[in-house]
Amino acid sequence: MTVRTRFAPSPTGHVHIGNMRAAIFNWLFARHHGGRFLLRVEDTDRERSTPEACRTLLEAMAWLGMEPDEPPMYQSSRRQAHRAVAERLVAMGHAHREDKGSTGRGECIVFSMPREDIVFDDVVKGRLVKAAADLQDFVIVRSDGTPVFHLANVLDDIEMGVTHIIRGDDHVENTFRHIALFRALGAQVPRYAHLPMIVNAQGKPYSKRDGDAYVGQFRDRGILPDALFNYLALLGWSPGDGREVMTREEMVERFTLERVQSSPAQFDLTKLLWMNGEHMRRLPVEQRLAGHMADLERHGLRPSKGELRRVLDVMQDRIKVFSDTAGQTRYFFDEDYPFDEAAVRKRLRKPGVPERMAELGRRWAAAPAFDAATLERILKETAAEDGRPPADLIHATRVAVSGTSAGPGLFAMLEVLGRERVTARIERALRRWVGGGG
RNA sequence: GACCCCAUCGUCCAGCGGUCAGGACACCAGGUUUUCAUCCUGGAAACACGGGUUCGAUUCCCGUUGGGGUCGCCA
Repeated sequence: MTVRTRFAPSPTGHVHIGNMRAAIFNWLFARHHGGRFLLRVEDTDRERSTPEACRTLLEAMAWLGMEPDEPPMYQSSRRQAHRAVAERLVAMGHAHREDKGSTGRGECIVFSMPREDIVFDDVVKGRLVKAAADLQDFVIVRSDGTPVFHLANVLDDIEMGVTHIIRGDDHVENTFRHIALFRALGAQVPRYAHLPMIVNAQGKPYSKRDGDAYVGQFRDRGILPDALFNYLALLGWSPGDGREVMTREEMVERFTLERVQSSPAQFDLTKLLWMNGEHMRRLPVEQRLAGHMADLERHGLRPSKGELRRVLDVMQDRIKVFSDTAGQTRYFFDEDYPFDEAAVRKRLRKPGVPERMAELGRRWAAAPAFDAATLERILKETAAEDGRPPADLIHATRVAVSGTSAGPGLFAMLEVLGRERVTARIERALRRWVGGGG
């Protein structure tokens, strides 16, 4: 029997990380067993299931690299089939028509639960039992003729040949009903694995109001799909060998449902960011360049590839997410960069510094070569002349040419900036922040 | 309320009767970087509680407490 898993979300316009993780586990499990990963769009709620919402869903999955192995099934297209089976259930005596609760809305079709305990072995939660006394009949077709979730869900799983149902544990109660349905239909009951939920930073279940819980928001923030995938996979699962940063292949190879946690996991943005940094530094250069470039372009900066490459070279791994690129490197590409006033006060206006700074600027302007080693030598000589610590001039220069007190190694940075810009910036900064030029 | 699920450092995981309870993120200290980030070293930090079972419980059982889920002609 080849494994067939499915991800069956109802498209609501935004894809929640809890759902995405369910998709990830389904994908991982199918891949690990050489099976197939399927998608079923449960779009029977016409109000929310707009074409727009479906597109968002498909995009999110493509972004995370989880294309289904077969064309997606759209549940809305299966109405007739669902209804036909409901009729069959009535004919077989497993269901009956009734004006449930005497609502006056007309007759709906109600499935009759068996009068015996229902037991199943959940791959992550273990043996789950529901006593016959706690089982209740439920509606499978509404009085307006539309099939209800439980019926549609089970029938489509049969149709798709799903062998393993991996979903959120908010479905465990439904499972008893679904099992009864599978049996009434004479179908093979699939294996179930119920995933614990993901809770927010407050330890509470995510609600619609929780901000950063949608896949699109992570993408917009510059998080790498591989990092989000990796992080989410580790929420409730671990390979057991201590590995954390992994490629898809490594995860596929190690994934087992048996190692899935049965307790809820709290989402930790800080660790995701760390994970992102880890994946970023493992990225092929070309992809890294493209990611940084995209952020620069978003901010109206268009350096050449060569320029960007030189800048990234001195920046090293200081940039943790692509979306931070422009903010941290603007001064390399634009004369209009912001100044950190606290840094100006502390470094540039330090007594005695502006005068030496001006002198240093003149010496650099006339330096025989504008490379890091030469610049450093000149700075040290200039500092030594009046017994000042080199650090004073180093810090002051950094603030003058970059506007900030944090950044890459000063001399390498100056070399990238070049003689003209460095000279002009030092003069300009002194004029603007110290006044007079002296 | 009924039924069900869950419980190891702040967080995510490891542990599947005998461990100095391990790792990662975060945090703190020191070193490297004359800045910041990286990197290196060190540190603080947990078995919710009470009963059993056992020679021995973080681990098995029961209860308590605390979280959570489900109780729709939503999905």
